Amino acid sequence: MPELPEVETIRRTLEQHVQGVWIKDVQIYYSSVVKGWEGQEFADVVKGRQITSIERRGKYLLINLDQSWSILAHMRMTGRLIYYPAQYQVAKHTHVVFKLDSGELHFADTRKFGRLQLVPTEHKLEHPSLLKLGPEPLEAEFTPEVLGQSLSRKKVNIKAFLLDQTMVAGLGNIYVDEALFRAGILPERGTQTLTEVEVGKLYSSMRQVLWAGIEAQGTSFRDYRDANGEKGSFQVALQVYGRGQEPCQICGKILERKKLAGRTTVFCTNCQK
DNA sequence: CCTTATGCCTGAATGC
DNA sequence: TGCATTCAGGCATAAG
Repeated sequence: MPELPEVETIRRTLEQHVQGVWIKDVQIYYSSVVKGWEGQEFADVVKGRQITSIERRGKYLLINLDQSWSILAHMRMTGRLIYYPAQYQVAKHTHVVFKLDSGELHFADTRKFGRLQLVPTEHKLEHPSLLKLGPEPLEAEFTPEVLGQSLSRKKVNIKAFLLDQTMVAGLGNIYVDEALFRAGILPERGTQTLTEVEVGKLYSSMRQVLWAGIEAQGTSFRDYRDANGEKGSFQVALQVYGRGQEPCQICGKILERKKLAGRTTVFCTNCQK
């Protein structure tokens, strides 16, 4: 499921191929993926425009077209944006095909949760979905003080806090569990029970695990692929996610699996306090 | 304002 | 073997 490192990898791999190219035509095979617009209206607006740049905010991608419109894209769990240098078959779960002046861009999504929507470029960051987002964890705006302030105002467990995109943008179930393990903090801990030292550890762990995820070009646990259709490699570095009932790689104790904040959560009751 | 629950979806894994 | 059930989970929206 594309989280910050995966979406950033898609952004980078996609930009290499499509920056500066023109969209000649758009074909829509499942119109619900387009949010707020009729499929044909979406296609008519996008057709004939040039892709100028691609940005990321949290788990969202912004594909900027000219200076007027941007496509705001979210992959949710199984969404893919894949570039093909030549014409390519419309596969089973392909919902939108952008015909470019060099190659094609396919939006595919098995689960059909992912969405594309058009936003005016001039007001792109004022879109309600983006306005709600908390700070970018890898940017300078995010400091241990900012994290500590947000934690002190909330009354939920740390797992729910880190999944909340309005607190910090970009972490999902995988990187939350990995960051908490690396910080040595139990996911059930209340936000207001963390000491200053623990907040510092959590801050560093979050940034470290997100950077490592980007360097590994993402986690391909199941469906994730970058814009070249390639897998990432961070799944081999996972210490807890997907390892419930396995021995902890640090201390050997069997990892616990529990539903928290509605998500499967894996942790070590020995290494995490 | 806050927190928790539900719907959206398909395919893999599991249960009987 | 085959069919039914459970699980995976980000976000918008509804409900409490």
